[in-house]
Amino acid sequence: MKQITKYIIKNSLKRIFLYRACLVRLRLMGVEKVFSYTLANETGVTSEQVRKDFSEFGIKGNKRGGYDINDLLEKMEKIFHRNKDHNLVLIGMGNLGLALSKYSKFVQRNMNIVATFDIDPFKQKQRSDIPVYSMDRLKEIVDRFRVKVAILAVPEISAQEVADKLIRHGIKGIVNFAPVLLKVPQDVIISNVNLCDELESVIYYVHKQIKVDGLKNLELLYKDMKY
Amino acid sequence: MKQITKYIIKNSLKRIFLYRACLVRLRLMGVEKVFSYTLANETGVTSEQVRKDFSEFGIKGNKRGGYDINDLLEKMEKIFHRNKDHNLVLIGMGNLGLALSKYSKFVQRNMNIVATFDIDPFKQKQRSDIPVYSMDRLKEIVDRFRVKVAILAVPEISAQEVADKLIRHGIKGIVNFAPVLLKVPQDVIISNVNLCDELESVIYYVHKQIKVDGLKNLELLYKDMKY
DNA sequence: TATATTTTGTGATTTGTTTCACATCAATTT
DNA sequence: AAATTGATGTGAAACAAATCACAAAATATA
Ligand SMILES: NC(=O)c1ccc[n+]([C@@H]2O[C@H](COP(=O)([O-])OP(=O)(O)OC[C@H]3O[C@@H](n4cnc5c(N)ncnc54)[C@H](O)[C@@H]3O)[C@@H](O)[C@H]2O)c1
Ligand SMILES: NC(=O)c1ccc[n+]([C@@H]2O[C@H](COP(=O)([O-])OP(=O)(O)OC[C@H]3O[C@@H](n4cnc5c(N)ncnc54)[C@H](O)[C@@H]3O)[C@@H](O)[C@H]2O)c1
Repeated sequence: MKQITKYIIKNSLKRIFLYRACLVRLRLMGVEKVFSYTLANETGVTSEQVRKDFSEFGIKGNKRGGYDINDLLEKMEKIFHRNKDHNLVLIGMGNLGLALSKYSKFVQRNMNIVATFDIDPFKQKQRSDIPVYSMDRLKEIVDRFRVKVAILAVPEISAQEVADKLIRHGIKGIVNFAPVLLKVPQDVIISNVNLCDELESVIYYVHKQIKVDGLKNLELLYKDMKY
Repeated sequence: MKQITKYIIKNSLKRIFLYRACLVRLRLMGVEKVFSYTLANETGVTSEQVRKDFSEFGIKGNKRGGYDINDLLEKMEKIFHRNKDHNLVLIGMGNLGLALSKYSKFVQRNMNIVATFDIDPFKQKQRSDIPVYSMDRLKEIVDRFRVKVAILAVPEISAQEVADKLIRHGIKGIVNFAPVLLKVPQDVIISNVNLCDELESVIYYVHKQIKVDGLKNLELLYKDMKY
């Protein structure tokens, strides 16, 4: 049965990503060990929160000794399946799609856009290093590269239709840039990125002059946001 | 004092945006009245949640009669300061910046990118309808157009430096696309958009075959996500 | 006008998340 | 070897968010 799947990254997972980025930086600087309060300082949370988050993901340090950075990163890579490569497809090679197809950080993080797709034959001329195919080659590519996750950058009006097609061909997760709530089967993960909403809420909060910061900020805080 | 400002849109605010999009669609279809359970159905939440959210933002309906769509949208416009225009600047006219500068939905929602900026003189040739200036004209433009919110699409390495400059010139809110935690004064709102993290978490959840859906989905749910 | 019906609005309750407080362990010092 | 120190890990407590349950209000019906 198809239904609206609202999917929001859990805050603890968001924080884990922050810790990881921080650990990568520290390792680059030659640091080998880290304490929960170091990570806490760098990421604007409390040290208990760091330890609780780690414990949620089954990560253990050594008492008194803190955490070994290499060890920690290795465990995280396993948790996030970063030891394997992940093949992605990108649908819609318009303004946004083109930018995304050129974004090098995806590759650095083992996520490869193996092909992009567009209905517009004009766009199907190679626009970046990655080939641009017409939609009728979707199944072939998805099967060949065992693609499970897609990036959807088509206009609002086509988003549902394209999502349906993706799912028919075996896609299980979609990062959706179109400002619509997609109706999908229960086992499909949808992450909606809505830049207008993002901007509007910044404007909203700027107008209220309210914010959340690392050093837990006052009564206004919990009235209006969560972290 | 500068510090890490972690800012996450409150879920109730996210839902309000969903309701609004839905109301706009309904109005377009000629519908005039709406009940909490209609909105709930369309957005994948419960009707109590809709009413609680409305009450948080001080929105009242009429018992038995539901809500008047025009009235509701008007109230929301006021809450989100959508009756006025909001001028924005966009810094970094690379791949992503160019795409964003061409995004028409911002204007449709009363958010105007009045100018874009880049240090690269090559990019300073007009790349879209909006002018591309060098950074030394930032202050002039921000002052002239009373800009309070900026979109930051520069490389990771320059993000903090550019953010500092923006804030010196009076910017109070930033939507940041660079994958770094910016250190800013307490009264500045930062919203981080991290596409890699977004993709990685979809991959993570796809691997776990876990999802949240509108019809509250069992034990697996609360173990891993929140909505 | 009285009664039934429908939908809102909100206290009370449940569920989830963060912070607190401290036992536990490992390393260092005496 | 014992005492001290400094960090982790985790139940308990505090806090926040979502759901439940129902009174109150508005409308429809008899
Ligand atoms: N441009 C931005 O910065 C931006 C920002 C946020 C969100 N978005 C959203 O991302 C989506 C794409 O935006 P854009 O600015 O790149 O639009 P665009 O019009 O430039 O590109 C859309 C592309 O999708 C293709 N397309 C249309 N229907 C298709 C179909 N059925 N199958 C395959 N391809 C199809 C078109 O040919 C076009 O190339 C939109 O939903 C938009 O709202 C864009
Ligand atoms: N391209 C994408 O799809 C994408 C996706 C997610 C996140 N991002 C992030 O967004 C940012 C921009 O990405 P991009 O792909 O557009 O990069 P890019 O290199 O194409 O563009 C960056 C632009 O910023 C300009 N710039 C550099 N330093 C500057 C400074 N000090 N002041 C003003 N302008 C400066 C450069 O001249 C360039 O035009 C990066 O932080 C990237 O990680 C990009």
